[in-house]
Amino acid sequence: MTSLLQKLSEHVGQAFAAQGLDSAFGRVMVSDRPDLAQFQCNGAMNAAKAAKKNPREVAGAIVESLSAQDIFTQVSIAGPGFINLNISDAYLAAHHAPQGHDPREGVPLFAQGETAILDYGGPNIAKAMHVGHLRAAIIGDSVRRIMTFAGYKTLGDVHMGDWGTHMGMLIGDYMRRGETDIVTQTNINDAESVQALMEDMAIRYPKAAGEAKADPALMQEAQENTVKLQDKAEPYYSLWQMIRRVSVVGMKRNYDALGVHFDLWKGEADVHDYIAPMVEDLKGKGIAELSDGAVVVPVAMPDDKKEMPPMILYKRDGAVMYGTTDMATLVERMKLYQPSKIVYIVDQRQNLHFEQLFRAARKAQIVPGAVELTHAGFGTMNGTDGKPFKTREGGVMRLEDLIDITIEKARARMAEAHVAEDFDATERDDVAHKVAIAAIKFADLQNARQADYVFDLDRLSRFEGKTGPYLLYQAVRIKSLLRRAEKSIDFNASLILDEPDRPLALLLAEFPEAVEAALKNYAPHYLCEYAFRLAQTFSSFYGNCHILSETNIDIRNSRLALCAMTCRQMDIVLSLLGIDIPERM
RNA sequence: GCACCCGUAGCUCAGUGGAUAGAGCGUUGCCCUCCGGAGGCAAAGGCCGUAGGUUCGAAUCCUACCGGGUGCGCCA
Repeated sequence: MTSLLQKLSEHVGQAFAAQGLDSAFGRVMVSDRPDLAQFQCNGAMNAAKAAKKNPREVAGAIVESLSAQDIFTQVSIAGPGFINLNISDAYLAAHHAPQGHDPREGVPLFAQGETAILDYGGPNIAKAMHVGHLRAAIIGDSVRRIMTFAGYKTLGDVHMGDWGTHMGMLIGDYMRRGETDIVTQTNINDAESVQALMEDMAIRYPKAAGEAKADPALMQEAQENTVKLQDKAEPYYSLWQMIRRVSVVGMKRNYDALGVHFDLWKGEADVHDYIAPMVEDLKGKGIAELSDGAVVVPVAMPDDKKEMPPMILYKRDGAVMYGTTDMATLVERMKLYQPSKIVYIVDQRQNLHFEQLFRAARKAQIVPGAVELTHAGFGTMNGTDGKPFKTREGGVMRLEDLIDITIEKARARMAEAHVAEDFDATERDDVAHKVAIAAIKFADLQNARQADYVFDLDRLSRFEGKTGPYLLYQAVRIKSLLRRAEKSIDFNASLILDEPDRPLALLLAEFPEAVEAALKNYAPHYLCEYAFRLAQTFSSFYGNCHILSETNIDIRNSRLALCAMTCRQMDIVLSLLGIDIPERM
């Protein structure tokens, strides 16, 4: 499938080529001035510059050759050399015709099964998941869905933090207090027992971490414990295994509630055995060296404008750092999966770390230049005061609490609006859950990825305007309409376009570009923008004309076909955002 | 000190070198003899942080400065 803009660009490009100009100047865009035209091409001005000609003259020649084509109903020059274009309804209808059967709604495959590994987890075991994990999960899962739809074989890796000093602190605390039984007596098959250990760790860990920070002796002990754990010494290793197993249960519960999927449940510890050989190899090649007692890879380059500290592989005390495990993870990923891309959806603040990691990985030839390494960083989630989001008490809000609060708000709003009143309790709960997750995800995803954003629970759960629930509402309304029409939908109906239909038909043709922008930039907000415009444009269409009661059968069929396309695009775009649509609400 | 991100309507945010910079919320006014009003239509609201520069053309690219956030070897 070729998108409408591509087709138009080709036509206009040929007109440029016929004048001996580069066909790339023929790029057609949706018009900035819908009052003047549907589409525009700005290439005449650039072409004129390159050929040292008068822009309006160049545009004139293009316009003349395009006017002869019956695709266009209007071709005109405006201002310094804009070419304004309107296309015929017949052409637009013909463009949409094959989509009656296209489950991809005209979106091409941008990849042919190349493997892409996505890193968007990173919660530490033994710690309760909190709102700080939300953005990586939501954005990363959406990027995974987008890339999968685009034709990649994707592997989302939770890549949990299970091998660092925090483990030394926690295990040390159990041992020092003689309370290792709490861990060893946990029955992994018993939900209550698992829950008990989770709660114990959730309280114990912050306490132990605080104590270790305040007391250098405790901190040193924690670091010694970490080295012993990393040597797989007992009882450290057994305690750790149980802690990890229980933690994974908790993580899965949180990610399931969010509808966030991972293919790989790996952690830093899983690559431990790659580390020693990797470091030996790097030492042998002279890439790693000793510095202040630590083993490091210098990654500074002569033309660096900023300071670039080396990446530390082994600390003075012999323990590894997250750069080490990240690097070993790259060794494993290259060996097991041969990816063409590895993308980290991780807090923007870690960008120096990734710069170091990528440089070290290239230098060590662990990742060849042809394999893309990207840190798709995201901004901080702030509260309404502009500072990092906290609870009223000033603490960090647990992820499950955030979800529960939002579900309660959804439920309250539904009751107020008399929505789903006659549903049974199970379906009502399901709808409230979907509404809440849609609200949270859309509020997050609609922001440009790298920018900080203000998370306002009250605002996003008002469910009006540019919100997830508004999108669900529109989608459900279309589904309801199509259900009523049922058998009478003719998917082969040709489109008959008139004032109320045309804006929707034009917008529906922009879908491939929206997906492409989101894909190329690892930026789901392009799809949010599209989804919202689609919902709004549909709503306007819906308000402006009758569909089911339309007596002209051809017009009725045409409008139902537009509804069906809108419905499919909403299904696709919301699924790419990780938002589930209820059948009714 | 150095580096990175951000600065756009009262608030929260979009904006791929192009024309008259858009949306949501809030404000004001309309629209339920009609398929779901969590809706639609319309109005008001802008020195795009400041000053230079490149360009036929700059919110967008470059430079300097101002303001906010973040990071800068043995945490992750």
